[in-house]
Amino acid sequence: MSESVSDDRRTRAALRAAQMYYMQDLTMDAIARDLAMSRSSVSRLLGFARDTGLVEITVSSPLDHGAALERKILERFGVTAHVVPVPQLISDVDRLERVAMTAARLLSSWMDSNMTLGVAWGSTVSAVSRHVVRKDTHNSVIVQMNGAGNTQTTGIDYASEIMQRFGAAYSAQIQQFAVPAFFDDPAVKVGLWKERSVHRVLAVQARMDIAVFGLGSPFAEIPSHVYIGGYLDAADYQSLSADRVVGDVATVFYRRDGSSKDVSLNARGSGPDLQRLRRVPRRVCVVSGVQKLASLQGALEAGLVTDLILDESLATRLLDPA
Amino acid sequence: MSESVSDDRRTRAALRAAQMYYMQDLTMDAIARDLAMSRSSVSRLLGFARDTGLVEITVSSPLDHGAALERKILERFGVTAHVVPVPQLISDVDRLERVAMTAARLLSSWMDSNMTLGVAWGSTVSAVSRHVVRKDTHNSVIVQMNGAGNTQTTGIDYASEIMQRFGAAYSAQIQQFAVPAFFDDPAVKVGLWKERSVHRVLAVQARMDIAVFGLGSPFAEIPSHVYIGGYLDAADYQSLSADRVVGDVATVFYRRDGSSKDVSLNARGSGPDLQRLRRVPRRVCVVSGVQKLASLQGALEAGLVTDLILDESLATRLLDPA
DNA sequence: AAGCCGTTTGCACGAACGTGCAGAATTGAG
DNA sequence: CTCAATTCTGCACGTTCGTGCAAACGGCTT
Repeated sequence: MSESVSDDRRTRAALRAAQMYYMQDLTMDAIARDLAMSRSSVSRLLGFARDTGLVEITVSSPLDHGAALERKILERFGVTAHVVPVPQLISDVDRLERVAMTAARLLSSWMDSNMTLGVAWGSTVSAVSRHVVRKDTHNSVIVQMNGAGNTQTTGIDYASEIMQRFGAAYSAQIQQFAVPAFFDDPAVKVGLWKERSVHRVLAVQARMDIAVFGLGSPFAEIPSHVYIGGYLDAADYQSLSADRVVGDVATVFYRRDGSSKDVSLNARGSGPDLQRLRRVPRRVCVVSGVQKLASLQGALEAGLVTDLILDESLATRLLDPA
Repeated sequence: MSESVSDDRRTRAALRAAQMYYMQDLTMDAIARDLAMSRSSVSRLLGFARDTGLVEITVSSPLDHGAALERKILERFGVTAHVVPVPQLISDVDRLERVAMTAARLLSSWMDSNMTLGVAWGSTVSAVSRHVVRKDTHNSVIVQMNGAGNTQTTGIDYASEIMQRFGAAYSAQIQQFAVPAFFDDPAVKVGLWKERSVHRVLAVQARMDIAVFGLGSPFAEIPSHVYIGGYLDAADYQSLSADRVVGDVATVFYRRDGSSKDVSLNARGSGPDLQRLRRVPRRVCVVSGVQKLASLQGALEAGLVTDLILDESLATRLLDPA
């Protein structure tokens, strides 16, 4: 109670400060005098206002020429692209970080009350989760798309942390999926899938309005989280190679042509059937780095994506792979 | 042509800069390196992005529909209020300036393509016009609500300047109303009102989607523009006083109880009949300073307002006139 | 009352930012 | 092409802003 009261005071002050700063162009100094506090407190207050979503900053293209790249991608692949401007020379981590930051902001603009958001887990989505901007919604749900257990650790903490962040940002209920990422024995999966607890999660997944995921890229120079966390062994890799897999979405693998039929590992993975995934109205793919080109091409071919957030150089290569 | 091309380059650069600055939290320095220009140019570019509406900053209150004051005003008067926070001790000009700045931003958020915006003229609306933020719309029209001619000057330049600013900000067509503010002889008005040129303007006025106006306050300490520009003489003032007038909207006068019947000066004014004004879907009243309290009360009583933008101290007094 | 611990505040300092000014670049007319 | 008028650019300076740190505060327990 005292929490919520002082929280309310804080919010009121932040609102007032934000109005003065962003609508009246006053300096923090002037605002500080008005609110009878130090300028530094105002600075912090405005920071608070920004990341609680009290202040919303939108950058909108004057529609007619929403960057040439984005228009071309829409024409060629039928997905709405958001090309993140980055310098050509940039470290992989920085690029990912910047793409993730953009993705986080866009996601918050799409998310709303009464929605169910499905999240995959992995380095990309984790990065996104670190930058989500708060937005108050009611009655919304965050649901985990694939299991996170592996042979060494439960992996739950990692995936759970991601979910928590989304849940907190949207004040949403979170729905974990407490199963292994991959089963050793397909039969065990089949058995488990008959359980009521699993059914409940699958039912929530079926109601997803938005799904966010990165792309795995098993044979790229820098392997994704799935490939280093002890989830797969050498035999598994051979199997993927033999099946001509180029990537995965939430631990479901596909080939360059978008097909995923008879990829043996999929019988043991916990991710959503691609057919089911394609029924989600908005499917947001966040991807950065040219290493993921093949994986991205496969995902597009498979029709897994409706909204694509990617860095500039990858976008260029996608349009002209030369 | 070369203009629009270089304008396009500028816009592209601004868009890129804005994305980097507002969505990726980069410093202007970093952006300057990326765009190969000086940091100061980036600063200017971002300024450009902001006031061309490329970047939109919204401050919204998730607190059960805003500050207590605004909620109370809605309950009591049935209008949506936007209370502008200002210190108690502030000069009248500063207060007006800040209220106007807020009004300008809100107005731009409401204005859209294919809309007709009616503007009154006067110190308040003029202040608003100086702060309008650009927003690209198509096929919209700005129409002058009342004449601006007086006995000494045409007054056209003043009113026209205001219209120009709105027109430029929304790339809208502007429709002037080239008649005197007040006629000496009501019969001349009646005659002129039969003219086709006047009919055309009245027809546009009838299509207004939004009307913006300040409030006149003939008997307050600091008289409005109408009362100092040589529009009215001593006899007119006496007539207003005798009719118990407390204020005006676009040179149409009303009493404290909202009535305007038999106010003799109205037969000679060029403003829109209040009955007509009330048919405009969104009627935005911008007002600052406690001197205008009576005028505001009358306007509310008359049902002239749907959206009210006012300063904090006036709002307080409105709710508790003690 | 005393003592502890988590939070908030103001200060101080370095980083980031806006803007007047003067020179460079671009435009338009002759 | 030349030259003047206009716009754009980078520099330099003063202002404004973010954040680490230590002191002050507020809520709890003992």
